[in-house]
Amino acid sequence: MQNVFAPHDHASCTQSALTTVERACAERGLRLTPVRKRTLEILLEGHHALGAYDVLQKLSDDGLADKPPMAYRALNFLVEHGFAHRVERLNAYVACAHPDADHTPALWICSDCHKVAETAQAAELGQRLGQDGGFSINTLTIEAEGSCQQCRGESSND
Amino acid sequence: MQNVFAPHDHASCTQSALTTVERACAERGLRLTPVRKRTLEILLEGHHALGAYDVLQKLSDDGLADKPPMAYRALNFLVEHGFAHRVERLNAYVACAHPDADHTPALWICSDCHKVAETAQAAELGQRLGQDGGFSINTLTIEAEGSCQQCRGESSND
DNA sequence: TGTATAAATGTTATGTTATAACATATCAAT
DNA sequence: ATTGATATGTTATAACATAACATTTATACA
Ligand SMILES: [Zn+2]
Ligand SMILES: [Zn+2]
Ligand SMILES: [Zn+2]
Ligand SMILES: [Zn+2]
Repeated sequence: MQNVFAPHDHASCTQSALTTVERACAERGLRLTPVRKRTLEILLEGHHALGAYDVLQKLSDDGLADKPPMAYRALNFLVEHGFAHRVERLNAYVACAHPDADHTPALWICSDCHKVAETAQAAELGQRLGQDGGFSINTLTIEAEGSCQQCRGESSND
Repeated sequence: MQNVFAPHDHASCTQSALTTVERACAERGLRLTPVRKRTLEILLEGHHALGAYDVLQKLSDDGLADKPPMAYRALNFLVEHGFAHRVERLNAYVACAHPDADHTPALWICSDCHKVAETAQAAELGQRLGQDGGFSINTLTIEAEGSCQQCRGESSND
């Protein structure tokens, strides 16, 4: 599972995600406006899921947005284009760990350090599950809550 | 996938679920009080997910409950004991299709007829997914939204 | 049977998450 | 420059959920 639970060079982790998204926007003709970019940066600060109102507070601190629809619009933009994911179990949002690829992630939520990791193998799996019943999947949510290896081994990691 | 999408004898479907839950409560020393039982009946009326406030409205019509905590308590009781499931993607609740077994369901939400089916194979699957990364799962959410076979074949089925 | 304890219900108030609706501004293309 | 599309600003409210505390009802057992 993901490096995101383990110690890693988070500055370059952030930077690379940001660069990838910037490039993707350029390629696809999407506008990564100041609020949107800052929203992504906020989500990238840790590998934690943030609620829309947490994000809004931070945007407000920066003078970029101060009303709920502004935060929701930025978050929805990021989610629609695969640059962030919504965590249904938490009603919260997390930056995507590989924003280049089109993917349906499985999300791994550690209840100890509260980080959220993602892996990619969800789609095929859903297809397989749905096949028996002839169910045709549009979107698939896979979210596990539990504890990551680091938190089980160590004291705390938040 | 589940008979619940296909035409079936829903009266006996409901009756058997209700009987199963009654027996389970008796065995486990749980109290299926009037609000709780009625809440289950409400969820069993169709195979649809209902929001807490939808349930509350119906409880209120019956004179059984008229304030949010009352509905939430009944719903939480049912969910805690596996007699109903919470649908995270819909912030809604659905009666369990096989309330006898201890299980982690995968939920199948048809965007056309709005019925919700469940299958049971989720748990092992999560374990397998989590194993690579050493993630230890407490609870697993698997929810697919799409269209059921009936709705793809026929005009409408709601 | 009375009394202690726990479980369930009743009630008020409020917290949290999310969107509808409409006005204004900015961008991009002709 | 004009236009049409996209993005932002703003108000108001909808939808979902729980904290906290009072009261009642069930259960256990002295
Ligand atoms: Zn990182
Ligand atoms: Zn992702
Ligand atoms: Zn049925
Ligand atoms: Zn079930």
